[in-house]
Amino acid sequence: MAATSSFAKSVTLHDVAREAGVSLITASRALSNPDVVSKATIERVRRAVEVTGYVPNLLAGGLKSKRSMTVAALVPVISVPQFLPTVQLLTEELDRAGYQLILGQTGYDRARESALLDAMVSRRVDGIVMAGLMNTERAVERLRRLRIPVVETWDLTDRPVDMLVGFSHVKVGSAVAGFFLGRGWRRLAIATADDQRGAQRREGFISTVGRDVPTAVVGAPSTVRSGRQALAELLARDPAIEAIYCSSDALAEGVLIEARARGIDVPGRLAVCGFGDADFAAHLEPSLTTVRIDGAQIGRRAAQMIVARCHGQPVDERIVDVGFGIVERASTGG
Amino acid sequence: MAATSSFAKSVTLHDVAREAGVSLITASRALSNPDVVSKATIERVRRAVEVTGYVPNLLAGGLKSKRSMTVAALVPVISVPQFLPTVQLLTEELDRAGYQLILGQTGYDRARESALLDAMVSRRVDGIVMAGLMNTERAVERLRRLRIPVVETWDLTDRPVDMLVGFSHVKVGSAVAGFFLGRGWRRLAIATADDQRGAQRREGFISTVGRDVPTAVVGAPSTVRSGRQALAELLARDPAIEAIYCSSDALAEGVLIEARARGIDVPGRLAVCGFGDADFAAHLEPSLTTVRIDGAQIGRRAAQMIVARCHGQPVDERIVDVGFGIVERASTGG
DNA sequence: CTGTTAGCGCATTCAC
DNA sequence: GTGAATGCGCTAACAG
Repeated sequence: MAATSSFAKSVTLHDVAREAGVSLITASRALSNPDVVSKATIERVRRAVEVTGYVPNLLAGGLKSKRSMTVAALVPVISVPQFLPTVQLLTEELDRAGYQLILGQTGYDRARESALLDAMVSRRVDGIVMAGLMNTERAVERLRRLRIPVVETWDLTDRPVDMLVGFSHVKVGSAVAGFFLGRGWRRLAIATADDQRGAQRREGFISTVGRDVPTAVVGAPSTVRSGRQALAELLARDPAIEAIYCSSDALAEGVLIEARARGIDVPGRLAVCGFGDADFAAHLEPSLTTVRIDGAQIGRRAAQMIVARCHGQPVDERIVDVGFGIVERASTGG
Repeated sequence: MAATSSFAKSVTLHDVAREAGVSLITASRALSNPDVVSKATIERVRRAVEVTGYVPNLLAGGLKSKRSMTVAALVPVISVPQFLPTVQLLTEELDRAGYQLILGQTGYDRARESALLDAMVSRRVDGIVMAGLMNTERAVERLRRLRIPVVETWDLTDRPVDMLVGFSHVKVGSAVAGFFLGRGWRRLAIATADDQRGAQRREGFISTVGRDVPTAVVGAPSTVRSGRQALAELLARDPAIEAIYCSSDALAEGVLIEARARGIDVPGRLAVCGFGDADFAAHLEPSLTTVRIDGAQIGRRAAQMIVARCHGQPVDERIVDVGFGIVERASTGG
């Protein structure tokens, strides 16, 4: 009775409808909007799908409905650990709503960011989530005109392209400086990667300290290796440094390791603070004081905002500041 | 003269063609196949694109041409550091060929893997790259029938679904066991995550040792924290353990930290070997002996195989074994 | 609850 | 080199 397709000619909804003895549109509704179809019909269509081995074509549906059910996520490179929980939750949360995530890597490069955004628009993504703020003015214009929902993340500004879930890096820098000063440390230093957000944290740090501080700048993304080098560099500049703020936990771990290798006691002689609260931070020796950001929360909120917009719901809170916290551990003494 | 569209009605190739005073198809060719169109026409079309703010619709093109210019990548969860270089290079290499990557997370769950594969097929991805082997027989059948290029990675088998770039985890386990035995260590132990590939390495390890060894099993993905616990557990079982093989570098770092906390000298009293050669491995104290896999290479090759297939080129080497190497460092003494 | 009529925006035939 | 017709597979409208 049923002809299991064995040929390349792919099975379409048309075939399903014929097999089920209903019209094309009824088959369509049975699958995507079952509430308006009778139980019996749904069952017959379901069976016809089984028999024919039908796989819906979302491209075709999207062409008509103008919804691709995809969302773009742009990160500098996927291997930056900071953004991982965000990407993870973003993907999970979107998946629950039937959306798939298209990943783009800008490589810290504006031209690539712009080109990627073009590619994503060409794919008619229903939304875009950026790690960081959007850098390309030209792209911003286009996205605004096309009314594509955009969520910028991991940063803060008064004038986001559209929506935003993040926090102030300047305030993070200020908070860490305040924390150090509160402990009575005066000879402060910074080890930071050469990216935009690290620079902002440095700014906040310095403005709270009230003067410039010795700074070791390493290439992004920062690593344990660059942390070791950074400490060496800072000590060469001022052997009496009392506290170092690092722009990532990996960098901070490098500083801890180099300190031990040099016989410098942490926190006895040197205090160290990281950024990110990586899973290993609590388990280093000494355990690492660091700045905690809820990256998973950022991903979840961003997904929810995009999905809400796609469902035509207004997003009341367009700018969400998730804040941050300083997690005090052994590396800043007690 | 030119009407810059300011309304929601999106600009189509039709509008571009009118603006340029050519037919629809000529405009299409000018953009996607310029070799067949005169220089002058190309220029006029190019200008019309500017004026109208046209953005091509890949969904529409894909519907007709049956090529979506997307490739799916399925990982357990994106935050598993091992797969990061693979995903990074995969994304980069695909992007160079005009393909975008759609990310899926199986969450170590077969049902989700199967559902995700369905979703990807619905999106008419032109290829699929799996981290690990495919677990779902049902999905395999379907993919074979649809002739979608599939590359399984980070593992090895005689009968891949389609193509494969990976290495033998059993051999890795064997090699590490052989390495330990060669140093004269006899009281061996394993700390491993409870995933499939870790289990295979354990198998290889044990078969080379010739008898079972104390094993601490931790949840996947493994962490520094679980490494500390694992060492505690293993020492409780046998305080005289001489060498431990860990299923990840994070786990190994946890072991190193716990060892130091307990005053156990590494490598003096205990040797430790990790897996993955994470960037921090070389910079720990003591530096970590580990198994190095070229994850970037895996991603690059996988992308090339998929793209070749999409271009209709035959892939001669369907199974690529990228091998592995043991990187000897201080944690296994000298 | 179900069906008919029209396209979505583009690329693949064919003609010229 | 360029153009006219046709349809990819599906869903939004409207009718019944």
